[in-house]
Amino acid sequence: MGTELTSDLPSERARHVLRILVEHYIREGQPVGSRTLSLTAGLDLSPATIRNVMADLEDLGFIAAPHTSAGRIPTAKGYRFFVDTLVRLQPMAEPDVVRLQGQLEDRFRGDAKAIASAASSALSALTSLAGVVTIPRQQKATLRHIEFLPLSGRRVLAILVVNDAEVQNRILDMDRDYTEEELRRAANYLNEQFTGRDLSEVRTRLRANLDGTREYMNRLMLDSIAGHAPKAGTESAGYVLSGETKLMNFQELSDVEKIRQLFEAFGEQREILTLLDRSVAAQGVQIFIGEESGYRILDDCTIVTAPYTVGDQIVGVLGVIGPTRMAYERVIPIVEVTARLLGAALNSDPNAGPDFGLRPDLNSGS
Amino acid sequence: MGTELTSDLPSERARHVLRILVEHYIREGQPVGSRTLSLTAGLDLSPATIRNVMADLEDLGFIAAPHTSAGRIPTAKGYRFFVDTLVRLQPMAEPDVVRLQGQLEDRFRGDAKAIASAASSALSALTSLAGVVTIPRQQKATLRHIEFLPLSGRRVLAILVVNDAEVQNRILDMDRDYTEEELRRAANYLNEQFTGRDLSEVRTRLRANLDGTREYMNRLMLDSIAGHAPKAGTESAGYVLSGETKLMNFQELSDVEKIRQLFEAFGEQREILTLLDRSVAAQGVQIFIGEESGYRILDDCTIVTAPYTVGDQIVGVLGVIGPTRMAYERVIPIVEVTARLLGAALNSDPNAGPDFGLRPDLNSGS
DNA sequence: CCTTGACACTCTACATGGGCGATTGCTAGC
DNA sequence: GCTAGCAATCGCCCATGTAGAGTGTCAAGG
Repeated sequence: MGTELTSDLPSERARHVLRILVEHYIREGQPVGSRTLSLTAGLDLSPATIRNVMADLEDLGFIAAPHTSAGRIPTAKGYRFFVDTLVRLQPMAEPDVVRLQGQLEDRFRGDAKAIASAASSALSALTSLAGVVTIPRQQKATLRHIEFLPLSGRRVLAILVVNDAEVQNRILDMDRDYTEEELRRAANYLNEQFTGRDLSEVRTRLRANLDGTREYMNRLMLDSIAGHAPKAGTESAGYVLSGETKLMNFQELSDVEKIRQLFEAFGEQREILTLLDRSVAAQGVQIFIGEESGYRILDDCTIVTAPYTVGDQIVGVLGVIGPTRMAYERVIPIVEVTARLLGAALNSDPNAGPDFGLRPDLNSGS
Repeated sequence: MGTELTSDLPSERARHVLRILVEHYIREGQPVGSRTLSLTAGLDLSPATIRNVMADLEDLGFIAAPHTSAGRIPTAKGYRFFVDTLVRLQPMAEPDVVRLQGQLEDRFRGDAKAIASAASSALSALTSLAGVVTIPRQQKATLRHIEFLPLSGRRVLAILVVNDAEVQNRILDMDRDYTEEELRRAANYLNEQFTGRDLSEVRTRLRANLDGTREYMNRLMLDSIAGHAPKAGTESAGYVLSGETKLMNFQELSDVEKIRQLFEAFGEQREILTLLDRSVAAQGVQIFIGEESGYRILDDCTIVTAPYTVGDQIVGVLGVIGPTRMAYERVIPIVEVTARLLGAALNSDPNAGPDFGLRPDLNSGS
């Protein structure tokens, strides 16, 4: 074994053994020994030879032994190499794809959260892992109607109807009091000028007018449609999680204390959310294995994510959380397809999504 | 031991022993033996005598031995007797009460769900158990402004502003198309006639008019303010749960499978909700111990609930879920006081008039 | 130079069995 | 009616033994 040992990469044969080992471990959940590999690898090698190969793989850090005489299990590095170069992806079964598509479109009439929930549940059901979907931020919002109401203390209530039937409202703190008449004029102006226009367009046009005579009104109107900027949606809530109890079925996570910490992390949301945000950057499926996430709590977990798009805009991220020992060859395609289908479902009808910033309310839709 | 055995109720001395035993078990979590009781009961009885008393208590079904020579632990019936007649409630510490009050009032500016969340978190923090609060249903809603927008396909979007700054909207499926003009007239009528009135009043008045000429309009207007009836709030969401991970800290529940089932029940919501609903009927604190809940999953759990009121209307239920072995003497007052304070916080509105009511979840999402 | 069979070694999991301690039930005696 | 004492019971702990699985290594063979 002189030749390979000098390299950082395992030999062809070692790669094959590693793949079989990882696959076997994912399937059985037990450390894999040389005898087993010798029998199942299809290489016609004796256990002793396999042991040599395994020793090499261990030196390279791809596998490790929990203790003497217990076979080997993949390390995070091993899983990483596996998903990067060894895994043989299993396309989703066609019926599953169709069903998934149906589920996402069925729910489509609901608000964004309902759709995200549906996707999350579907992910969880398909993978038997925890599904997680960030609530989509919509980038297209067409102004339908706007209304202002004066409140006490220099505050104004703005009510926007966008995308046909979606109502948003926000309370504006103003510099001075406005009369009902003033507010009505402002609303009329906006409704006349901008009904049917995209909010971003409204925003730019208003901003262009800012120097003109109607300055103070512009301020009011600008404020009323602000908060639709991309930043919103991150502050509160953020994602939908489902099927987290499924994680308890894995022995690796059957330690009560571990589960507790994991669930607490889910409740905290912070870590998970920044992790999901990280994968907005990348195109396509991204995978965080064990320590790679950088969060101690997730050391035994892998997160598989994919952003989903409307048009060519990324509007959210979805994925699953499970033990490092998950069925990558099935999970990766599922996450990939779900992201694509969710994007497609959101795309097919502009009526549905909510806008960012403001969340769907209790009475509509749901 | 002749006299007491004939009765269903334990003797005075036996009650005392039972109380000490339950208290001790709650504190230590270990089966309590006769020797321990002899030392701590303050009765100056020898272990042997205590044993006789314990035998009586066991015959009556108040305590049981997990196995020979392991001391006794309370049965559900034992706990029941304890909380009904033996427990010495410990009033909440004054600083805790003040802090709790502050927390509930701080959050008041938020929507109903935020308040419920605050109460739930507080309950969880104070008791180290899982806190649960049903989302208050609003019983008072003053109409501020209403607006109708025609949608495609005989649908109408109704936007209501109630209680000063709270926006609600619903989509109405109508029998025929309405013109913008018609809708404007309807809205004007409602705004003129009913601004400042309570929605329930609006409803009754409209209903009274139903036979008149404006019948079809009445139908539209009635529909628009429907859904504010007491039924709302039960369908979706329903309650806020926090601190459920705390339950994992109890040995009784440290079995992963049990915890999993429990968490799944939390997710399902059905059982918990009907259980909470059951306690709406009763005044004051209600306690479901172990099997009493009727749900197998909660066999090892106790639920302590109390309805909370605004005015004299019960608007929701709150409580805690924990192992049967919980510190009843502390938990009961906490639940009681929290219910009272939550009601008080909801009742006194710093923002507007005395009858301001609540704001359901609109702007702040989940 | 690689592969293989053989062998010794290590470690875990499981079962066995004895001793210890806690607690009970019973009975005789106060 | 209470108490002391005693035998019996049972769970828990620990030490020991055993079986099984897997490893590392080495020397022989292709």
